[in-house]
Amino acid sequence: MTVKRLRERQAEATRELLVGIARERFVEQGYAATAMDDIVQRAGLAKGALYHHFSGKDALFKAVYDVVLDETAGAVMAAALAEEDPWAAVRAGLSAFLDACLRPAFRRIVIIDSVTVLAARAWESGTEGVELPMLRTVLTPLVDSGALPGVTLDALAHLALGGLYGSALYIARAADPEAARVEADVVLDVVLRGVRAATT
Amino acid sequence: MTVKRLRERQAEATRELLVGIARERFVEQGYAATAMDDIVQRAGLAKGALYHHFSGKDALFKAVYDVVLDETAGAVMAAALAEEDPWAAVRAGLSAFLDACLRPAFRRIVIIDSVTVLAARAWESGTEGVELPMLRTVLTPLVDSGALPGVTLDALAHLALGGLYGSALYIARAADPEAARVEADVVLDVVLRGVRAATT
DNA sequence: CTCCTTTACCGACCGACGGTCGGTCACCGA
DNA sequence: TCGGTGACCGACCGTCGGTCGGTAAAGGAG
Repeated sequence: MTVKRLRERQAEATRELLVGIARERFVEQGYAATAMDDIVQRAGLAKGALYHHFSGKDALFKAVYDVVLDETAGAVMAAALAEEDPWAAVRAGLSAFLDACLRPAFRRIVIIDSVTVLAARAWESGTEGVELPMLRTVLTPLVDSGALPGVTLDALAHLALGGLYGSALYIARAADPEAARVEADVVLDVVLRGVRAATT
Repeated sequence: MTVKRLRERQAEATRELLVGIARERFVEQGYAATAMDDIVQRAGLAKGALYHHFSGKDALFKAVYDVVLDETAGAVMAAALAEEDPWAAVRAGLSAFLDACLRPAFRRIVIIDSVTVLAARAWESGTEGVELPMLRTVLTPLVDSGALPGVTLDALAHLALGGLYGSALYIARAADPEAARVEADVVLDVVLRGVRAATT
């Protein structure tokens, strides 16, 4: 499998080139302001090539999104799974997520534009992203432990994800992201420890 | 001021007609899928009329957004201000907000499409919406009371607003919004009471 | 009443952009 | 060597947001 045909290697290289250029443009100008023609021209290719590899603009964005998200998802999950205590795991995961928000690419692609592009599609197709399942995984031990009586896992996951995005936006918008990161951490800590103290 | 010239009244009527038609289309098909030509045709007007009253598609959406938001903001603020205790005020305000999510127009315009249209513009211009200041107003007494040591008002407001949107999305996406509304309320209650208990 | 300014409104037109499609040619298995 | 396959080409299309010169009616001034 490591030995690939010429055509196959070339096609994969083209695909990765397109994803790379697209990522660069999406991060710099945002999704809406980036034209397919621009990407194609910078890549030195024709439009047909792009549409041969990707079914549309949103599919191209999805490819970029997957790459950017993967650069973070691993770190988040690892941080969460390294902890024994469910509460500590949640804390570690959320903290790792906030860390990711310091990276411009993550902010622009995952926090800002993904809700515009992917959420709109998910709204009709019913599918959902990667963050929600991830959060569910982390939160399940908490709910199962009975520490939160009457709480539905999904309802909690949605509120938590929303809160995370809110904090992420706060960091993203701040003049000094590093300082905002610390502030967000303090708030997160107060909320988490509060809920924990009241339920255990 | 109540006596208006003919032209003035007619122009205002046209404007309101356009906002009404636009609201109907935006709620039914969403922002992106609604064409300006469609709005204009249903209103029995020409495109020039629309662009005479609104500087662009986003400005038209903003007008619709303001109307829909006003139908709710009053109720939310009233519910919050009716309470003496800061915690009860927060609880009442958030509850009123979740109630609003049961209305289709509010869900589609304020929860779904506003982040696509208005947040994108706010991202560059630096301006912000109405929800954040509203939330700040409600949360200020809490922070000022010293119950939450080290917490920044803005960081807290962003996390809270995000959490609210998460819950709102949960309600909006649910097969049974009424039931989801109750679940979201339970989660909100657990979080609020938890934080309160741990800090007072 | 007349003239002139103002402005609500008209609608043909434009440019940009996402997407399509028939064609071409290099690669690769037989 | 030869036929098929598929990566890639690029001219073309439909749609849609936005523009602009024009028109006619309202309303103040004389």
